[in-house]
Order: sequence, then structure tokens, then C-alpha cells
Amino acid sequence: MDVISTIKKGVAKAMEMQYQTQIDSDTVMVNNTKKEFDGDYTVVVFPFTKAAKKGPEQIGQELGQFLKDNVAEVSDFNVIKGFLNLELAESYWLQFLEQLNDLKDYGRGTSNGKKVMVEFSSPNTNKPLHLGHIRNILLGWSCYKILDAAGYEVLTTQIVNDRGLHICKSMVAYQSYGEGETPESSGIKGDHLVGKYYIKFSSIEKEQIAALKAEGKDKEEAAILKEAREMLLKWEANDPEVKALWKLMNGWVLGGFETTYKKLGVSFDKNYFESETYLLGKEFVMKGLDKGVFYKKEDNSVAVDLEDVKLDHKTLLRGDGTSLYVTQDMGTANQRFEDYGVDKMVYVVGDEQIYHFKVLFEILKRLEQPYANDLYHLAYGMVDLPSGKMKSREGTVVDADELIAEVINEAKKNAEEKGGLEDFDQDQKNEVYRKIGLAALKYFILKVNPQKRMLFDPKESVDLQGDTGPYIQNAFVRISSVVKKAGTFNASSAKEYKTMEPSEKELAFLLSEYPGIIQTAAQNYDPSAVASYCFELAKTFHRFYHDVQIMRADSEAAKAFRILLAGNVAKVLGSGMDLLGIQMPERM
RNA sequence: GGCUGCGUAGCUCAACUGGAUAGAGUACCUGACUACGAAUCAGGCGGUUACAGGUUCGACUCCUGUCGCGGUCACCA
Repeated sequence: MDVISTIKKGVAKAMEMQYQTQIDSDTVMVNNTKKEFDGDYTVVVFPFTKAAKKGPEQIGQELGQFLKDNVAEVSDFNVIKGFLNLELAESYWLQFLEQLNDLKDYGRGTSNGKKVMVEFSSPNTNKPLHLGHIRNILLGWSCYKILDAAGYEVLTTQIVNDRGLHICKSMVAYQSYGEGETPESSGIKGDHLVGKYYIKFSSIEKEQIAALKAEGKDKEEAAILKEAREMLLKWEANDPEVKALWKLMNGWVLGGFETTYKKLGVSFDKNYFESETYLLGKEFVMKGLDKGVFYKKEDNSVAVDLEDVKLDHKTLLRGDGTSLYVTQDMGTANQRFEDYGVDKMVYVVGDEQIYHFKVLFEILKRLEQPYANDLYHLAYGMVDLPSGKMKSREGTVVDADELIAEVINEAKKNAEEKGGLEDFDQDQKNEVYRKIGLAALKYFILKVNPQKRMLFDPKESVDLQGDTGPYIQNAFVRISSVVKKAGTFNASSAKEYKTMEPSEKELAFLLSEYPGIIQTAAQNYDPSAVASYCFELAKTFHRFYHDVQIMRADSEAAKAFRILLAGNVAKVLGSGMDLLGIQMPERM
């Protein structure tokens, strides 16, 4: 049992013994004591004033005394304005740190036997990935890592949007202007090559629309757009020529995506392709009709009435029997359940689709699907640039591959200026630059609460100082360096260390919080909680490092204790950053 | 317009889900390397938490209203 629950139970017991009042120990408020006060944990006593019929100050004193006398871990207390600050015994912290030395997977929750699928990225196969995808991908990956650490069995997936009019657009342009160009012949990465023709399509369409407007005609009349529409019809009719071109170009794009995913260090356990799943879900419509959950309109289309939950009416099947976005999502959700038997699904999708997912989840609930009560839409805010909103049509998108190359290059520039890696060969150096650059980028994005819209300043994203990924890496590297230099030492003498410095106790306290951080991050699907924790731990370590001597400590006991403590900090930093998909270098 | 989300230091973000004097980073100013890594540390400057009410021992957090900025309201995905 952790200390916090011990304290809560202690308080409940004290209330019973001293005031004859029954309270649920879960309702007791226990916070971390603020820095400016003495103590480790703080019990808020205001809520007890009514039951105890005494003032907060007096209750605090009486509760504190009881806890001090009856709870072994509590060594002292003080009461300030109705806040009972508890100090834990030195021996408690020393013991905690000692058992930490042998724990390998510290922080990981025990398996809860539940299987969850996390969907993220889910790109269109007509253009390369951009900054928006990067936020999505990093969030999805980190969520997977966090849920995994919290005790779930996790599967990652993406649904590749590889069919539809927008896909035909780049195909049409390529057919007319491609001249047989391939990624190999042009040296252009597959997704970028296809993207090039998507842009080509847009510019031609624009010209044609301008011409049509001059003649006073509708923009839907643009010849190239008509071509794309025809191609879509052929695609759906399984025209062999169109299918072959589609296969070829899709292959290029997917190959390009794979390269980018690899650079980011993410992978998927399962890919779903919309070209294969877009017909799924129709059976659901029949099921819903049978159950009376859906209704049929006069024109033969099928809809659902969600007005009672303020979601309006939603059409699920067109009059001609073809399906829609929601219908497809119903089908794929069920497919996942049939493929893997998942208990829970998380969708990492932008917040502009909040309404869509509310509708989807509501429908699945009404159809009484077994997984329907454990669906979560991790809605994240858009990424803004200092210049404003990203718009692919206006060419203000930040390309994923370019961005990755840029952050790594920036890390390289800084590292070369700083020096210190002269004994590394070029490959080793590049590996370090890669880790630093990616840490800067990933941390910059993940430290922001997902729900919030965020501003991406390219300049700040490559910063290496302050609240950044490299700052945390630096703490880790410092520890590696010290531990290495320390060589062999008598680890068992650490047990003789009795009086901790304030910064040592702070570190112990932070380390003890790690398992709880993982659990709340998992509950809230919030990597930023892990990010700020890592920063706090790194910062406290840097201060500790500055304040106390490790290798030249006063005693052998102090030296051993500090080396072990530093090692545990490194262990947790490495583990925490791994939850963000960030790797630690040994040197930097 | 209906529904919905957001508004915290010059800038980028926190605040343990209602708890103490609202904290970090950055920018700007100052100090600390011939001893374990200065990508570091210490100090200073910076706030009527958009505004106005309300709920209570206590509100950035909950309720009401106002202003400002997004998103969304398809038989598109």
C-alpha cells in the first residue's frame, strides 16, 4: 500500500476514534506539501469542521498528533491555517530508495487484462505528412506507451484513407503529366512525388476555374475535375487500368510514409485500408433497422434520430444504398473487435471531428456493442504557426520530413559548436544528433496538453535550454558520466547514510510519485503530464548536482548513497522519456 | 444564428481536477567554471487569471451574463 492511502486510512481512523465520525478514506484530500512549508504531504482539514464541531486549527492539531502516534511513517506535523502538514520519517525515504535499487520496471502497473487499440496518424494517400500529422502521431504513440505502462495490452493501428475523389486527383494529374516518372527515376520520395501531382492538379483546376468564371460558368464544370470524377467511377467499377495506377501510386505513398514513421520511431501493429473497409458497416444499418434504432425515409435512405441527446438526425445510408463516413467507422470499429477482441478503443483525431465521434459512439452504444462503453476520442487542437494557420492550398504547411531534417541539423550545429564528441566516429555522432533533435521536437509538442490548440514556433522547437527535451537528456548524460567516473564503489555502505540533504529528499519524493504519474497520464490520455514530470525531476537533479558533492562526498556512505540515487533518477528519466517516444543518448 | 471549446506574466505553457502567497521556461538585467559535464546553477524584473455578478470556510477551476477568438452544424471524408 502506498503512503498516501496509508495517510488517508489513518485520518479516517482518527476521525472515528476522536470524533465518532465515519468517513470514507477515499474522500480525504491529501496533497503534496507546497515548497514554502515544512512537510511532505498535506491533509486539508476544512471538510471535517462540521462533523467534528471544532475549528480547523484544533482539528489539525488533534489529527496530526494521532497520526504521529499511530502511523509509523509519520514523524512530525505542523498546522497552518487549516492545513495539516505531515512529515515522513527519514527512514521511510531511505527504505524507499533502497528497494528502488533493485526494481527494473519501476512505475509500470500490473497487467489489468484489458486490451485496447489506439488509432492514430490515419493519413490520406495523396500527399506527404505534415506538422499536424506529427502532433497526431506523437500523441498516439505516447498514448500507446503510457497505456502499455499502465497495465493494458495495447495495439496500434492506422486507417489509411486510400480511396475517394482526392486520391483520384493526383492520379489524373500524373496520368496526363507524369511521363512515367517514378520515385527511382526522379529521386523523389514516393509520398512527395504523389504530392507533387496533387498540387499539379490543384493549379490546373484553378486555371480552369478562372477561365470558367470569366465565361460565367460554374466551377464544377472544370474539365480536370470531371476527369477525376470519371476516374472514381471507373475505380469503383474495378477498371483494371485505373486500379493498376492506383496500386502503383498508393505503393509509392505508403513507402514514403513508412520511411517517415521509421524516422519518428513509430510503428503499427495493424493497418486498415479504407479501400478494403468502406463497405463494412452496412450490415449494422440492417441490424439497427431491425432493432428499431434507425429509421427508413421515403427515399429509401436510412437515418438515426439523436435529437434526445442534442446530436440531431444523422443519415447512415444514402438513398442509393451507398454508405457514408459514419457508416464506415461503425464497420471498422466492429472489424477491430472481431479481429482482436479489444475491450477499448482510442481514436487520436483532431478536435474538428468531435461531433462525428459523439455520433459514432452514441450509435454503437444504441446498438449495444460490447466495446461501446469504452471508446475514447482523443481530440487534440490544431497546430498554429507564428504566421497563422497551416493551409495546404496556400503552401503554408510544414512538411514532416523537412521538419525532422531541420531539427536534427540544428542539434548537429549546436553540438559541433559545443564540442566534446571528438572521440566518436561519424555514425556515432549522427546518432547523437538524431536523438537530440528528435527529443527537442517531440518534447516541444508533447509538453502541451493535447486538448489545447498550440503554437508551433520553429525557432523555439529547436531550443536546447530550459524546458526542453535536450535539457532532460542532459541530466541523464550527466548521471551516466558521473556513474562511469565513479567506477566501483561499495554500494552496501549506502545503508549507513542517515541524514538526507533537502535536495536528496526532494528527489526521493519525486521518484516516489512516478507510478502515480503514469496512472493519471493513462486515465487522462495525457502525455504532457509525463513531460512536465520529467522536467521537474531533471531540474531537481541539476540543482542537487550543483548543491552536493558526489564523488568527493564527506563519507563513503554519502558517496554510495548519491551514486545510487543518481542512478535511480537516470532510470526513471529514461523510462519517462521513453513513454514520450524519446531516446536518451549516453553522451551529448 | 444553434451547439461546442478556449481566454492565466511581453511570448510559450503549468497549476495534482474546489485548497495555502497563481508557478515554470523564454526574453531582458545581474552573479557562479584551474575540483564530479556551464546544453548547468543562483538572484532580479514581470499578474485585477478577458470582464461583471453568484455559489462557500476557500474559485484560474463550478453557475449566470457580457466581450473576444476557434471549431462544428452534408445523403464529403
